[in-house]
Amino acid sequence: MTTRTDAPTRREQILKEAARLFAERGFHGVGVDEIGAAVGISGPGLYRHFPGKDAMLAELLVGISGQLLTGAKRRLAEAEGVTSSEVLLDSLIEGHIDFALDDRPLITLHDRELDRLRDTDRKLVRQLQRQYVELWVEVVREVYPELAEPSARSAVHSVFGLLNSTPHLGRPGSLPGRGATAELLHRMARGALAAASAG
Amino acid sequence: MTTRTDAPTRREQILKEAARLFAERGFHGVGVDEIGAAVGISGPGLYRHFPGKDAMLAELLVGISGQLLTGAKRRLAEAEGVTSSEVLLDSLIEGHIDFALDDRPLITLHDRELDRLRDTDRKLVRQLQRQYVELWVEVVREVYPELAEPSARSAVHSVFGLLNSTPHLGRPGSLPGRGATAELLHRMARGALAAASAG
DNA sequence: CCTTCAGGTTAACGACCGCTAACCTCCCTG
DNA sequence: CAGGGAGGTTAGCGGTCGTTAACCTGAAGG
Repeated sequence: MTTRTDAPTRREQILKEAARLFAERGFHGVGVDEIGAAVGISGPGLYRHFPGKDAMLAELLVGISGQLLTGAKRRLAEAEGVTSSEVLLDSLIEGHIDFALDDRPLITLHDRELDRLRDTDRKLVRQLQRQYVELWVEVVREVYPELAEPSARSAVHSVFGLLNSTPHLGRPGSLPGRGATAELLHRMARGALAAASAG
Repeated sequence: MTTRTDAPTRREQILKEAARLFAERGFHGVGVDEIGAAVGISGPGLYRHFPGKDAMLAELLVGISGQLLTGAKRRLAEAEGVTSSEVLLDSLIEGHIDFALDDRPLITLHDRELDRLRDTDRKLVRQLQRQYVELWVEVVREVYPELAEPSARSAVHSVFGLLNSTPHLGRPGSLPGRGATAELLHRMARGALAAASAG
């Protein structure tokens, strides 16, 4: 994990605020003037950094999917041969929870605004998502070999639903603390998968 | 359960198609002309049945929340004293799964377009949702008394996330069949709650 | 010192969208 | 058989939104 110390670029500011606004009011519910105002410039000024509003959403969604997949692949590679499938599954769950807790607006966008993308971008995001799911399915089936593949895939999607529920958990502060929440989600995910395999 | 045999009214047709379109492309992404076309009339014709586009969304969301809460209250009343909390919890889960499997577009809208409502409608929906959650929390805490209330509430929200994942499970047909899917979701929900309580 | 360019600004255009107005046409009923 | 309401139609208004055009400015570089 490389920690950044330099200031965020204007592009990054824009993406961050756009993600927040899109998550709050939906892609079509946010105007470019609003996004500009959120970073201290006015609407058309955004076009110095992005070719259009669509491109911001596309970059956000492709970034999310890619980041999730990359992280999962890294965990898979690190575990290769040195740890059990059980530990690898825990690592995948942990990675997804970190993302769901730290980037709630992005998690919200991820399964909400996909259909607003142009065909080419949407296909790319779908492909990244599919690879991420398949990676999970393989690991889950190693831990629970008696789970048939279609059931495993459904179970994985459902676990994503469970983990991605963080935006509904109330603002950070009403929660029992980040660590406790992460632990709770982790236990529930494992419990759900175990129960899925006990068919 | 009273089964309807009479034809749906025009109002009901409109609501059904509007729900589907809103779920597919978002509230702001659908025009009134499109909704009208989906039921064979043209845009402004809708205003004979609804005062505006907002009213359709409001009626849908209030209807969903009310239906979920009413069903849960009925199950609670039927179980009063005659069955264990365990059986009641299973009944709640079953009711929610039926809804998630039979009315996918509505489930999608339910946690996606709430913020597009007028203040008064949004408050009403939030109140209904809160009552539904609290009802679940009470039953869950009867089954798992060692679960503290904040954790129980988080767990319930997460289970909703799990059960509401049905729209991501692929079109009906790629699934192992409705019964098997319902059973899988049920097992996973119970497993997740059991694991939550084992802290 | 002049040029260039990145990164802004405001004005405005064209398209779209929710909604209203005005009108039409059955069908039911007294 | 009048007539009135239910449920449509098309035309069009007013506002909003994404985008472009034209212009400005401050800092870097030869």
